[in-house]
Amino acid sequence: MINDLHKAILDLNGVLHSPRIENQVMQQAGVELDRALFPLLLRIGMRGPIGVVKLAEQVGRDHSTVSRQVAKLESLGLITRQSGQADQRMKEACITDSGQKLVRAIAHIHDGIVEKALEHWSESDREQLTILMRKLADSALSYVNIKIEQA
Amino acid sequence: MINDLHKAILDLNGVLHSPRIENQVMQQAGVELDRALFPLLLRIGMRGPIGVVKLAEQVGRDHSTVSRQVAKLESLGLITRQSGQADQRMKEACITDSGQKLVRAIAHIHDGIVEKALEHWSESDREQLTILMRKLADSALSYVNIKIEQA
DNA sequence: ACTATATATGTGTAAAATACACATATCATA
DNA sequence: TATGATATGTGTATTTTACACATATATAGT
Repeated sequence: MINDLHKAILDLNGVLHSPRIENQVMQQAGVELDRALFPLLLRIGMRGPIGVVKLAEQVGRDHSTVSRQVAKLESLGLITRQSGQADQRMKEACITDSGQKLVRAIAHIHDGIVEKALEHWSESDREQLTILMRKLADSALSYVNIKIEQA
Repeated sequence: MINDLHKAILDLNGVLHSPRIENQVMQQAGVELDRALFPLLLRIGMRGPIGVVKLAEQVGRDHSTVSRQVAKLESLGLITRQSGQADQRMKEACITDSGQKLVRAIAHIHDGIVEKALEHWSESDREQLTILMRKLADSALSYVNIKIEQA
């Protein structure tokens, strides 16, 4: 049943992105970061450098809103802005060392949860799951990219 | 590498919950639903009946905010409220047929993406992935529940 | 049973986030 | 060059949100 897989994915995601976990991250990292800035920082860290418009599309808010939020991230020293070398219109957001540190802190907590969950698994089960999930994520990403191109 | 699994999970989740997909859902379902109401409806549909406070904890907003949003979902006919049989303080949110329909529409689109991604997979790979993911999600859920009890 | 405390929900209100309208700068193309 | 498209940013009205407070029910201790 595909639906079973779907539910498992939703459950897992709910765990990783619950405010409880995000608060834990902020506490452990010693940072106070508005919840709305989290997804932006993560995307800049994992997929950056990236411009305001693309960022806005990905998080589903108006570009003007994201513009202000990115400015806030910059004032916090978590990112810097630089003109795109190919397109001078863009002022791409780039993660700073300090920002990267925070992104890693988030990833580390997530990893801890996953690691704990896999604690008693056999090595082969872990490997198998990793391979299959990577394959699934790649397929899903390309599916959405096609959709993006069509839209 | 656990990190590889983590990245795959994040990627997949990003695809399923991108505004692009959510907009597609609303368009296909013929419904206009504020983005903030999506996670509430999904949780009520998949984990309901559930009270305002627990819902607020899960989505990371103040209970007063969620109270108003739940009222909005009720006025839209997507949920109903009923007093908890064990605890009369709670006015649990229950999904309606109309709400369930919308939840299913969302799930259906998600399933479509996953299905497309698994299109060329062997049956045994699919089964294996589903089993492993369910196991992982269960472990992660119980991990977080322990954390919740401690907090 | 009674009191005190905790929990669930809801409302009033100020602060913050957001979208829309508009402005400017850069790019792409005829 | 001239024209339209795209990226970014700012002003402003609307909406969302959190905090303070109020009410109702539950739970524990006496």
